[in-house]
Amino acid sequence: MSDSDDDIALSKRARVKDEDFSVDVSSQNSRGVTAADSDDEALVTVSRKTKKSKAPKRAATNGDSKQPPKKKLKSSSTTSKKTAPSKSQVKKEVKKEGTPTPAREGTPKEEDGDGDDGIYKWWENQQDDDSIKWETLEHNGVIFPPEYEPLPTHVKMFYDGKPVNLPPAAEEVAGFYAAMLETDHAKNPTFQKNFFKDFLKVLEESGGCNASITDFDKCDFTKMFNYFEAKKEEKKNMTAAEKKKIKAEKEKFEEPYKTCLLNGRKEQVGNFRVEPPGLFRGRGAHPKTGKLKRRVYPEDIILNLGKDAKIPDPPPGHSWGEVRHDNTVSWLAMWRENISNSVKYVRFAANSSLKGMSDYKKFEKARELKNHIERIRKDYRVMLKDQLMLNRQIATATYLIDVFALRAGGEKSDDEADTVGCCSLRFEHITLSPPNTVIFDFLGKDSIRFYQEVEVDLQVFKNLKIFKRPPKVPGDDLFDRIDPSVLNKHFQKYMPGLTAKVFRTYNASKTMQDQLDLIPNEGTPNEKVVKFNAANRTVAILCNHQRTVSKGHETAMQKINDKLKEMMWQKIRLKKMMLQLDSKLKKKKPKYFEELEDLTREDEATIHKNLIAREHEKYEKKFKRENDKRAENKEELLPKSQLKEWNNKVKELEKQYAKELKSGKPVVPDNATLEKLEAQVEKLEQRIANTMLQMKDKEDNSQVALSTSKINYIDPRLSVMFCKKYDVPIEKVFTKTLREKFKWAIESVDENWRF
DNA sequence: CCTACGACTTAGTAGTTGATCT
DNA sequence: AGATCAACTACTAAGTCGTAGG
Repeated sequence: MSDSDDDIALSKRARVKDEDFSVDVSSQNSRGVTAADSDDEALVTVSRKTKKSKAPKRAATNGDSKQPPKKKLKSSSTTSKKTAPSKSQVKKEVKKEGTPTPAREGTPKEEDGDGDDGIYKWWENQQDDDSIKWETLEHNGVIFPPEYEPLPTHVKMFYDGKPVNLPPAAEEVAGFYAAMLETDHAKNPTFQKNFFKDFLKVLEESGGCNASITDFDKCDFTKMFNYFEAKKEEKKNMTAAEKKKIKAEKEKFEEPYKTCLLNGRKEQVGNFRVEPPGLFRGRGAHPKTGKLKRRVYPEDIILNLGKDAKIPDPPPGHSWGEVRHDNTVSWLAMWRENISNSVKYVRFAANSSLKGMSDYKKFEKARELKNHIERIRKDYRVMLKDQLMLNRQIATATYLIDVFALRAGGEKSDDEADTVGCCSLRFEHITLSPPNTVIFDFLGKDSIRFYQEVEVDLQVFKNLKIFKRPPKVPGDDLFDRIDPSVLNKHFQKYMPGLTAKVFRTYNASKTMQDQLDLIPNEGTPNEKVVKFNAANRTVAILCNHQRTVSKGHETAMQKINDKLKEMMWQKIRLKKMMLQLDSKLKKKKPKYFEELEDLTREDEATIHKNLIAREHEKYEKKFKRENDKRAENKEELLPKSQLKEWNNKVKELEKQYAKELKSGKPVVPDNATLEKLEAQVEKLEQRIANTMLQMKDKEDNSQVALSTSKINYIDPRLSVMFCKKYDVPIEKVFTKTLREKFKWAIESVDENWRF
């Protein structure tokens, strides 16, 4: 049963349909299906993947969080952890706090590339070497989260029905959990277990409390939860002026941290706030989810800035862990987090020149692949039949990466969620269905499910079958001879800098270009944007970018559906009127009147009911509104009889509908003519078509996230080109932040640019 | 060589804000 | 004017990939 609990994140997600999956691999079926070559059996199998000594692998099924008992070949590596600060001697010079710092450097040292407006247009003069990231760098350090403030004494955690006096440190941790009480995380057993363990540890370290706490189930956090909720409410109910004031103060305080000076030029900093402590929200079935993410202090922080830059003052009573001057990296500060002992960086914002340059390079690299992709595809098709197992695996993996946009799939350790990419696919992740259908079903990055039933090249199918051959069993690697580095080394031969991820970028942008090419230049800008988004969606589907369906989605859909039905009813009603004006019409245009029977009597009755209810409501509101206004103006109120009068009108209508339901003959208005009715039908049809489109769009989008591909995969110059070519304001496709991030693209291409 | 890990990109979601509806 | 919802931003987790260092 705990398994199903771990599935929470998954169950919210409906599966993505793969029917409209469209990939551009023009070559996919171009070379006719080749006959089975008989030497599959004779495959040369040298040099097994070295990591082969692996444990029997994790349990096979998706979403199963159970890990096999830990066994590691790398158990010896534990030693390396504490000794970290002693590598890379060259780069680091520890600057003792208080060291007198010379005057600052490099202010507006005018360089070429600065536009007239003083904005640095780096894209107008590119340099190739990016091993040196900056000449001078000044910044003001980072913002720390506020210290913990104990709760009021009446707000307590309860244990076994009794209030507990927790030391502040433990109370803080309990509070982290309490605040999340209603989330899925809090219901996840792994999360609870990890949280509770860390909570008890902190409790013990901070001196314990008046109760002996041993049982998670006896902890009651509701009082704390309610308190937090009330606080939230309070905050929400502040007056606009109060909110504004608080915001302004925050703004002012953060001001110095928001920007830095890079080579004397002002640039935005991205995440200048140090991550606050909390409970680790690992995604999917992460073994460490719920663990306490500890507070970060200045002593944990390593600053990186120019030699001559002023070292920002650490918070009073504290000192920086270290100060470095490494201009081969682009981070401003870093610290080590305690969950996986990995590093967190404070970096430049997405709109910075450094980020922009590397973004630009990324897309140029992907474009360069255009010149090689044909040969690569030709080669891997041949290599699919290579005698060497190693080469077959390389070719097959390349195929999967190219055609289905899989990620490389590096090896993961046992204390992370069990997710895979191409090279780490296992036996149980694909099902083969002859003659050439493959069903992929696995959890990829972020534990997002990748489910697709697809037809593949026959030789690929055969190879996959070989890769699954006994003695392999569930848990075994499909690609046991290769890993991402083998693949990437292979790719280098075709093009310097070519790696697995470049294929994703290339195919995404190529797909976008192709989709945009299909859009006719007609209609309103809004209509064109809809088409643009559809193209964007194709890319998102290719990359399997998903999102959880929003809470209100179902009801919102229902609403639109109701509206749609009502319009249908109206249309049918109009047609019925037409028949009353000219009964011979039905014979003349049978097709036109075919749909008269589409609505059932029950449907019609509900529509009537809803309509009537809405009318009543409308008048009630009108009455109230009108009287409120009059009361305010000290005017005479509308009499109750007025409301009654209105309601009587509605009742009339109701009667009329009832009659109509019986007879099937709506009352034809006096001034109606065939032409007028026909025109009205036409209009309705237009509206219905529109709404249907809207509905489809909404439904299609409910599970697909467009933003990820727009931000990371689609060359922004494509979007700019589209806007210029089709006369669509750029604001319609890029938000303000994206416009800033992609300024280089916006200012550098015209309507003829191609990916 | 191989592996661990540092540095960077890519990813979905929580929280906030602004627009729209009622 | 308040509620509701969609859009956008902020946040931080989770990938990829190259390379330092054994």
